[in-house]
Amino acid sequence: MNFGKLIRKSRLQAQSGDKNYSLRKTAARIGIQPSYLSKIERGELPPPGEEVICKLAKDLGLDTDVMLAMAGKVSSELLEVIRSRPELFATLLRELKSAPDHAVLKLVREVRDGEW
Amino acid sequence: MNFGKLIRKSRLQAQSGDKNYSLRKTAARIGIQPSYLSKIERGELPPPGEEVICKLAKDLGLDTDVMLAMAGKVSSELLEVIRSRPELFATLLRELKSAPDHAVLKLVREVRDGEW
DNA sequence: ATTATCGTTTAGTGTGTAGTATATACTACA
DNA sequence: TGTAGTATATACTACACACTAAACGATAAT
Repeated sequence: MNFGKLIRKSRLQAQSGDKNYSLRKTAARIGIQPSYLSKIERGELPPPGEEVICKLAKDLGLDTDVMLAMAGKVSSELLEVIRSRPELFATLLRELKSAPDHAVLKLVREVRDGEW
Repeated sequence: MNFGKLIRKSRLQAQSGDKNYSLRKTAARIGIQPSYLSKIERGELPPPGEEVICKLAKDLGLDTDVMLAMAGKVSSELLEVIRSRPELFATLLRELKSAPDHAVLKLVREVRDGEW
C-alpha cells in the first residue's frame, strides 16, 4: 500500500459515514486544491510536503509518523531532536538499527518509567 | 561556531602540519570546485549536500553526524532507520527528547551489551 | 431540466538545492 | 620580475519540490 492509495482508501471509508469526506471537501479543509489531492491519491504526483501530510493524517485519523515514512520523510520535530545531540542519537539509532521491536519497546518503557 | 568556520579552522589546522590541506587541494580531493569550498567556508553559500559534507568531515577528521547537524541535516542512513519503523522510533525519540545525556548513554550501553 | 457536486485533465508557477565554469586578484619567493 | 600557489568574485546551470488555477465531462440531487 502506497501513500496515495492509503489516503484514498481512508478518505472513502470516512466518506461512507460522513459525506464531508469528498475529495473537494477534504481538500478544502486541508487547504489545498482538489486537483492536487486527486493527483496525490492516484499517485500521479508524489506525496505532498510535511505540513499537508500532517493535516491529511489528522483529518483521516491516520498515524502522522507512518504517513511521513510512507512519503519518504521524517518529522521535522524528530530531526530536531537528533540535530540537537547528533553524536548521542546517531550512536543510539545505529545500535538499534537491527534490534528487534520488543527490545526497542523495552527501552521506551524504561525511559517512560523515568529511570534517570 | 558555524559550519563554514569550523571547516576552515579544521582545514587550516591540518594545513599547518601538511601542506596538502590548501583550499584547492582539499577541494580537489573532495571533488568540488575551489570557489565552491571558499564560499562555503566563508558562509557565502549554505553548507553543501550530504555527500560533500561526509567527504569533508572524513578528510578533516571531524564527526560526520555533528557536521551534518551543523548543516541542519541528518544522515540519510539514520533517516532510513526511522522510516523503517516509524511508530517505534518516533515514540522512542520523543521520550528521549528531554532526557539527560547520561540517560541516553545508559540506553546505548544496554543495547550494546545486547540485552535482548 | 437545471444546478450542484463530483473527480479529473491540462497547463503552468515560484522557490530551493546543489552545485559548475571562468575570471580576477593577492602574496611570497626564487 | 615572473610565476606558482592561494583565495575570491561573478555569472550561470540543471533539476527537484510543492504546489495553483481554470476548465472539462459525468453523475446526482432539487
